Amino acid sequence: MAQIRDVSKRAGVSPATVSRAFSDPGKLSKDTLKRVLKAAEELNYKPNSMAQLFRIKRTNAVLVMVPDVANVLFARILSGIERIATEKDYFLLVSDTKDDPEVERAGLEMVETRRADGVIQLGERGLGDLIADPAPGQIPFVQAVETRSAHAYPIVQINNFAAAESMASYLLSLGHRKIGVLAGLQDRYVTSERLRGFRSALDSFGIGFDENLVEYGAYSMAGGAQAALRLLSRNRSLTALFTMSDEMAIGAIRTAQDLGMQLPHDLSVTGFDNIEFGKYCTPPLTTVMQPAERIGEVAMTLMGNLLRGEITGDAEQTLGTELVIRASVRRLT
Amino acid sequence: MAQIRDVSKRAGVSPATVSRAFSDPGKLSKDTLKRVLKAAEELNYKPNSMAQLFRIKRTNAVLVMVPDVANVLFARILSGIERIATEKDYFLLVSDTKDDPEVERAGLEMVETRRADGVIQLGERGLGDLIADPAPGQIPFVQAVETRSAHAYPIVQINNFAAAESMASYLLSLGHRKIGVLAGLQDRYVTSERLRGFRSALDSFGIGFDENLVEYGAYSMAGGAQAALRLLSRNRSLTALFTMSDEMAIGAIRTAQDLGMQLPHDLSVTGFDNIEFGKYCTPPLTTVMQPAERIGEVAMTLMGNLLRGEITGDAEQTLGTELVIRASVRRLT
DNA sequence: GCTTGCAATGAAACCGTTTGTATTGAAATA
DNA sequence: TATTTCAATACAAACGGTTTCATTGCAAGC
Repeated sequence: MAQIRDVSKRAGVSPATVSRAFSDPGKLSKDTLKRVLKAAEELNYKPNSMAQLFRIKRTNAVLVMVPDVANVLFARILSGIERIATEKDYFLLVSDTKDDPEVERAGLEMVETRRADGVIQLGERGLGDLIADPAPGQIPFVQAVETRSAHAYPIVQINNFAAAESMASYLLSLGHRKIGVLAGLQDRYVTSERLRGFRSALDSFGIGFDENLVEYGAYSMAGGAQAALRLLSRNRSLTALFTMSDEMAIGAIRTAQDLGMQLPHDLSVTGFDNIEFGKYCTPPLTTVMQPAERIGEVAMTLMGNLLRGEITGDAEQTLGTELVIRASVRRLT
Repeated sequence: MAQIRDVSKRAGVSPATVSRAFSDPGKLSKDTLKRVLKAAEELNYKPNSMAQLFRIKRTNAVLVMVPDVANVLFARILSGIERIATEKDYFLLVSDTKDDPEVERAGLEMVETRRADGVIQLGERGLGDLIADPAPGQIPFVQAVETRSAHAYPIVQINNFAAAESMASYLLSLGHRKIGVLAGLQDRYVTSERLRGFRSALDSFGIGFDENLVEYGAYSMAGGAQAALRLLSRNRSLTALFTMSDEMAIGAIRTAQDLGMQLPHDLSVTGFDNIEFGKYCTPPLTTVMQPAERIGEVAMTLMGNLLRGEITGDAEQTLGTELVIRASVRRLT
């Protein structure tokens, strides 16, 4: 493989000149520039990035820590991140953390060992949850999910409380009173926030909250299906199911139908996220739109700013959500 | 940030010894080793990977080119790749190519500029489709999809022809005779292979192939929904729809139901891929299981072997598929 | 006791760029 | 004409590790 030395020799200039021909062409005379580029072309010269990066002390790479790459929502966020990263000439390193703090810590180490310039965390653990005393600015870190932990770094999130509240209000406004809740994992902050939103809506309508109508489960179709089975076998008089993710909702719908229920007649179901499948499933799912791609885009934009030193500390971007009304909920007469 | 010099000073040894303490601890005396590690610990020394990689001329990173990261099937393959990559201590660079050859070429350049050691291509374009004369071994390349192009590099694939043929035979064996085909993008090799399999099954049953019952579309729910609409409005007497992806099938189911059809009574639908949603949709989808995670695992394993020089040339791994029978197909009486 | 062999360590070259500083030559100025 | 200025380029020193080769000291063998 040709290197800068070879090009410089062929063009009859010094390596420095070749280097500048690429990084700062304006500095060279028209003539030398042409000669250098020609020589580079002829030798098919490609600069060795490792040597470059080593020298300039940046990697132009950002690590994205994804709890589960195969999850559609994360995949969409990742897609948004990718778009902006490409635009800004950053490379993306992707790590599927399985939500394992050890793996996440290993991820942070990648910026300490200078393999990546920064880390975008799609999981719930914040910087402070992973290392003891995060020296501010030491590890450029952006989190793309609402988190409980105090943070001194940028975050992009949605208002889970408000979104859940408005969805619950919608159900209540249609006359539903016995509403089961298919909650996600109990230890997750988003779960508690969405539950809080749900309860707040009940409050507004002057309806008591029944702990017994809540069932927790994994944020997945299987989790939703199982939780729904537990809840529905316990309580057949529910008219609606407030579900904390579309995947759970889809699992719940399957369960309900397997139990012989007619949807939405016998049971209304709502989701959360607005994944594409919700639009096509039967019945099409009423849900909360979460701007996944946008979340990714904003996260990567923040990361770029952070790396360029344009922002510091705890920027906090809250993106809007929207109710998406489809056929899985019926008005109670 | 502490560097090797600092550690060596504190431990009273040379940098070489510190380096060896990590790369080849057995070479050091018990005593020095302890001293060095202690010093490293105290200074919180993390070797600068860029310096290391620059010196050893490897990146331990592999680029994965994904046509669409938000697509569940690719996401699952990626997940499989990730598992093995982590296991073998490789990092993953991910590029969402949007199936754009220019982006793919840029990807290949990453190994020429030594940003990545090799490339795993999830798209259909082979090495020869991207660059003129791929010098053998120059760019470690593994492709994870059946491809038309001649290849001098490892490929992991499924037998699309056989899988499609067996699915079509299944439909035929249940008595279906008027079977519509929702094909994917017409220029894709997998499309033509699956279509060939379908026709082969027809042949075996002595049934003629009707070009008119084929409708092409994007490999997506929207694509399936649209293609189904075109096909069904043209021909209401179909008893089954042979679909080339689960996403298309799900789109088609939506369309059929919107047209007032009762599934599977009025129309049987089959998919291809076995994505998780197929299990939960209504009716649950009969499909061809494609071992997505496994494909990823094998691809990454091959890449590892390739990089270690253990294999060369055109390894070709064909993974098995399986019919997954669910409720979206009924026996014609 | 002297040589030999080997384990442990150090010195220094090297990896391929970038970049600060020095040098050159020609144009502009006095 | 002598001096200054400036653009264009070269020189050489980094960058932070790894690795080759040389050196040292000690135990084993004669």
